[in-house]
Amino acid sequence: MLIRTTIAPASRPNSLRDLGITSASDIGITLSEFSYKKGMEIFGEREPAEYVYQVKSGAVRSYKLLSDGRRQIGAFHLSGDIFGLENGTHHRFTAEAIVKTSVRLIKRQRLQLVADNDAKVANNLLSMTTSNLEHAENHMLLLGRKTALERVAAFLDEMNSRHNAAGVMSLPMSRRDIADYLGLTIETVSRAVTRLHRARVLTFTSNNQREIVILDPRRLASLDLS
Amino acid sequence: MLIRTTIAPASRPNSLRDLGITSASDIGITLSEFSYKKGMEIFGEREPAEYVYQVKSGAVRSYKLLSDGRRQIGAFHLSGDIFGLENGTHHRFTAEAIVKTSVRLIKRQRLQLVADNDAKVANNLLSMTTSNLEHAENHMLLLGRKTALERVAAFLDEMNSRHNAAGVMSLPMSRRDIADYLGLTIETVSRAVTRLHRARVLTFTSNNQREIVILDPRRLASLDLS
DNA sequence: CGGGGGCTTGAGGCCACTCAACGATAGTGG
DNA sequence: CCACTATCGTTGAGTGGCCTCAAGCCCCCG
Repeated sequence: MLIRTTIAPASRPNSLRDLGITSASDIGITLSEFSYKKGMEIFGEREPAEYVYQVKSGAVRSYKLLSDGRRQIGAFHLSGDIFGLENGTHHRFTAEAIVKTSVRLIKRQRLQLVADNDAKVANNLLSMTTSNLEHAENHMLLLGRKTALERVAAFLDEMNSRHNAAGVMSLPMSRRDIADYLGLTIETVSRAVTRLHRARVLTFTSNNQREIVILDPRRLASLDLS
Repeated sequence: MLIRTTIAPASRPNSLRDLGITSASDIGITLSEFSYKKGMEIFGEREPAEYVYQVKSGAVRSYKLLSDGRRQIGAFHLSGDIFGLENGTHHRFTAEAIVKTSVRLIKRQRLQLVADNDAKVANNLLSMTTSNLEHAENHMLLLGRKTALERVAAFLDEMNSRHNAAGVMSLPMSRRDIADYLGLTIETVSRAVTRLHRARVLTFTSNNQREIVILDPRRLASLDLS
C-alpha cells in the first residue's frame, strides 16, 4: 500500500520491443524505470493494477498470504522477467524486491489499449501469461506430490537453468523465501541442502550459503522424478 | 495416445460465440462435438495439441504424473469450461473423462489463425488463460500452506460455488480424484469429510457419499483462512 | 566489539501417511 | 434377477516425514 509520487527518475523513451513484445503498429510507447530497495513492496495483493513490470536487475518475489501469516511465494522474478501482468484490474499477488532491484514499467491501461487493437501484441501477452501458467502447473505438482528433498533439488535445478553462468550461482533469496516457495520450513530446506552437500551434488564457495556450486547437475535433475 | 478416426457424429454448425468467444470479424467457424465414456483419455501429456475443448456435459480431470505414479490433478473441468487451450503445440496435461462426457471441439490451429488477426479473439483467449492462471495461483497457496481440513473445505466450497443448484451437490469425482487434486491421500480426505459431517457443516442425501448437502456455507468458507 | 539476523543442527512432537480390515455399492455375467 | 466380484469409501492402529522448539555458530554491520 505504497504510493509512488515520483515515477521514473531516470526515464527515457523505450519501446514495447524492450519488453519482448513485438507490435504490428509500432506505436512509440515509452517505458519508465524505477528502482526499489531491498525488501520494498512493489505492489500489494488486491491493489489496482496500475503498471506492468519487467525486472531490469535484481530479483522479486510475488506471494499470497493467509490471514494468520502463512505465506506462499508463487514465483521469483529474475532479470528479464515480466510480472504484474494482470488481465483484471487488480493484482492477485504482493510483489517485493528481494534485493535492490530496478524495473521497467508501463501503464497497464495503455498496454491494454494497444492489445485491444493489435492482435500481435495481444498474442504476445497471451504467450507470456501461458508461460506463467505453465510454471504454476509444474509448481502444483511439486507442492502437491514431491518430497522435501525433491522440492529443494527441483528449486536448485530451476535456478541453475535460469542462471546464465554455468556451475556457480548466487541465490538472491533467503532460506525463508525458498521455504515459502517450496511449501516447507527453513529447517527442512536447510537439512535438504545439507544432504545434497554431503552427497556431493553441490558445494559452497567461501562460507556464503547462498553461493552454490552445482557439482552434479544430472543427479540434481534426476531427483525430478517426473 | 488414442486416435480418433471419426469426429463429431452429431456435428452441426456452431460459432465461436458458443465457446464464449466474441470475434470482430465473425468468421463462421464450425465446432464439432464428441463424446467420451467414463475413464477415457481425451488427450495425453506431451501429445500434439490438435484441438481445444469445451465441456458440454459431464466432467473432466487434467493431471500430471511423476514417473513412479504419483499424480497431481491440476483442475476439474465442468460444464461450460474450456480446456486443452495451449499456446505451444503440445499438451501439458493428460485429460480424462471422469464420467460420460460430451465436448465441443475446435481445431487449435484454426483458432490460432483467427487469433493472429483478430485482437478481440486473442484477448478472449488471454482472458481465459488468465482465469486458469488465477486458479492455479490459488491452488498453489492451498497445496503449499493449507491443512488437510482447510483443503477439503476449500474444495467443497469451490465445487459448491461452481454448482448451479444451491445446497445439494453431486460430485462426479471419486475420493481418489479429490485426494490427487488436494495433494492428500484418500483416507485423509475421508477423515476430513467425516469431521465436517460431525461438525454439521455438511450432510449426505441417501447413502451416496458423493451427494453432499452443504448445511453451513459460511463455516465452510471460513476455513478458507485467506 | 556487541547486536542481530541468517543458517544449521539436534531433540521431540504431531499431522498426514501407510497398512489393514470391513461394509456398502456398483458393475458383471450367468 | 441374483450371486459374484471389484471398486469405493470409511475407520482404526501404528509409523514416519516434516514441523516445532531450542541452542549455537557465523557473518555482517553498526
